[in-house]
Amino acid sequence: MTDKKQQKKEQIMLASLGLFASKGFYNTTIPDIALSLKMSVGNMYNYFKSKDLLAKEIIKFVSSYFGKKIRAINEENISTKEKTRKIVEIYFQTAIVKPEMLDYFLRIYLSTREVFKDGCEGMICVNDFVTEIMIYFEEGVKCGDLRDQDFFNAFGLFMGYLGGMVFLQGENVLPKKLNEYVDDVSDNIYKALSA
Amino acid sequence: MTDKKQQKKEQIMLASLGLFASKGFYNTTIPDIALSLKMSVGNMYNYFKSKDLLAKEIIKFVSSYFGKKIRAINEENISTKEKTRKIVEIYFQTAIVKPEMLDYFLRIYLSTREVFKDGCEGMICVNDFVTEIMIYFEEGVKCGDLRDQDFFNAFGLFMGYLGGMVFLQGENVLPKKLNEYVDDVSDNIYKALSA
Amino acid sequence: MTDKKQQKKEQIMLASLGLFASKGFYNTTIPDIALSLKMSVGNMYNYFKSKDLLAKEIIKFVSSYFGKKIRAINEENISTKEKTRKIVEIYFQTAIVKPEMLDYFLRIYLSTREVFKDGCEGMICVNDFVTEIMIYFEEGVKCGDLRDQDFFNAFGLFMGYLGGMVFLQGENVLPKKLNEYVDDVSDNIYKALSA
Amino acid sequence: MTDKKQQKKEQIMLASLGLFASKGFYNTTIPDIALSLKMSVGNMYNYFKSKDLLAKEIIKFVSSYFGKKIRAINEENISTKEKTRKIVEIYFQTAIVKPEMLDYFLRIYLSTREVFKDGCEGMICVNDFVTEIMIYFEEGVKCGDLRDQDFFNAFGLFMGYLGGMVFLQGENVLPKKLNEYVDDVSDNIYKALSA
DNA sequence: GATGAATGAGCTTTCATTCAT
DNA sequence: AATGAATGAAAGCTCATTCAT
Repeated sequence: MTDKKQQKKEQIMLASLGLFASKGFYNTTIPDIALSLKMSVGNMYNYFKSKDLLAKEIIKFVSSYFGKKIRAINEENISTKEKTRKIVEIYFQTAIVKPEMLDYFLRIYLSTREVFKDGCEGMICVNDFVTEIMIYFEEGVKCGDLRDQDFFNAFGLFMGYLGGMVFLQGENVLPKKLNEYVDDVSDNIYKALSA
Repeated sequence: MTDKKQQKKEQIMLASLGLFASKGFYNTTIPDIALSLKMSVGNMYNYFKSKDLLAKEIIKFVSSYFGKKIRAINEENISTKEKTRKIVEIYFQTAIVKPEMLDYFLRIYLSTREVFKDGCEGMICVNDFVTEIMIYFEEGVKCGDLRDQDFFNAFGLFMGYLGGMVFLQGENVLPKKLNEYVDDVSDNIYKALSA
Repeated sequence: MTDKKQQKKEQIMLASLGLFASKGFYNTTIPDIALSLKMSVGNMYNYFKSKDLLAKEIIKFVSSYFGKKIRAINEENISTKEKTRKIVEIYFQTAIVKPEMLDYFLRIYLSTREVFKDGCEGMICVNDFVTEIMIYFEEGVKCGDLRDQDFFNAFGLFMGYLGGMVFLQGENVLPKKLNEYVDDVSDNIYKALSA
Repeated sequence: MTDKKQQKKEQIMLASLGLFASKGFYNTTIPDIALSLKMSVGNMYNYFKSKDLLAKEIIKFVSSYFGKKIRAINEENISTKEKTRKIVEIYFQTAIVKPEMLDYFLRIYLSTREVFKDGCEGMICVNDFVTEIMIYFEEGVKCGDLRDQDFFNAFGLFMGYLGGMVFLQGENVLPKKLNEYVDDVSDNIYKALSA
């Protein structure tokens, strides 16, 4: 594939990401996406063979985006406690400045099972992201900061909690701004996970 | 409304709940539901004026179901720690024996925003459930067991975590059975929330 | 048929007349009518075997209503010119105080051909009304006031004109109130028809 | 819009005009129209966003058709009396050779209020036609042939009368052929309107 | 690569009418 | 006579996808 084609694919993914996240997968039509990109419906299919495939490529893109952010944190020479805080920070930061990323993750990927069933089994489409959380966790355990427990238990706590907070923000029920919860949330997580 | 009609409404809700949860809101058609109940499509509309309204009544039903379960726990004369454990237990238990309840909550309600936007703003359709969690939390604070913090922070941790675990189970990535996590999960939650 | 039944039939016709006239034949449902009468849908069918039959009985009712009004004028001992004026007057008066009567005639009967095709051929459902206009015309001719021409030509002029004015009023394009046109309109008609 | 697309839109309008006029608006379905044109239902919607919009574009088309015919007469250098006769002639001629045009006007446009309410208020969708009749009338007044009266009064007489005659023909009650009425009808009109 | 007209299956919803009670 | 739940056919409209150009 040419560079140019790859570039256009990403343009399409970015536009679709925004539309899917804000209107939902089933309420976003291919013509909607094409229109927003000022390209023709038919041409869309030169880049993505189907709407489902497009959705799957987007979640990989989102996962990779978060994976990179967390890898950068993992590579810093700081305590696990500080890492925890930074992950929470980057998550909430994204919820504020790029809400479509988390909306896609939380509202499209996690719930439109029919679409991701074939091709994304066992979280392989969000592998980049999960892997980095796994590294964060295992290094925390190795250096004695975190208790050694079932990884997915820790993962469920960490990511479920963050997702829950972002969801509550989306429902407008949080009394404070999301970023003002960074300290409390990372404290709670660290309390639960630390050795 | 007659008792008989009310009973039929509940039959329809139960059948729809199962179908929505397993196939998704948009992939479940009114004919699907009617067929599963052996009733005519037209007659469905004598009970629910629209598919959206049906979905909204179902979430209230689910919320009320969980609300009752948790109220029973709240009314027991046990420590906050024990209550915490019991809530986790009932949640995971439901995920195992009535998975459609939690699937509906996690995959339909939490993510099909378009549908619940009008009429379920600010979590009012899940009020029964949220209220009981609030009671659990406030009583825990009052008796000195739990730290006094922003309720929604605690709620996000508790419910996000549980939702996360159920989601991971649904993805078949958990090495152990869900009910084997009850102790660890309630420990983690209690660690995070206790005074 | 009992008197009571006949009375109820008329109640139904009156209610339907109003609904058909204001919302149109196809936009008025049997449940709409039943609701407005606080009776059950099923019971409606004890009085009228079908919606079409109901519509046909109503036009006969309307025709008879106008027939009686015009007969009264025909029986008065006044000049043809005065009769002409009185017919225009009663027509416009009705358009103002019982608009549903004329709306039914002009918008339902004249245009919903499918419905009146079988059973109302050749204006037999509006016979009462047409007959009285015929009497008005023939007596006018006999006494030398009106020119002897094809009756339907005269009828088309008279009734087309009146219908046209009522329609224009319904479109809110008339600069004056409808009843202020009585003189001009009857003058125009008399000019055209007089010997 | 391309020329080709415009051409197809007109094909659709022509086919729909015929079907609406003969079967009525509500008894003509989009599948009916599509079938008559051998095109798919979905494709119809690439040309007209809704059935209502289609109906509105058709009435403008019909109005423009008549407008042009009458303009040609207005531009001729003949007496008002002759113009009157020619307008009657063209109207009856159309009723005979293109009955769908007048049926659409008289049976669909004039009576299906619900459909034309939004977007055709105050006769704006038949503006082309009304304007030419207005020109006919005002020039007739200016040159002293016609009496100066409320335009809509004259319009109601002229058009109501013609519509009435066409309606009577449609009911098969006229003893003579429609075109044999041209002289009598134009005489009657001229008698009523002349100075 | 690019266009957008065309397809056709499928959706939600409506409603005249029937019928068991 | 009266009720209203039940039927089922059909309507308007949508949309992922294809394909001739």
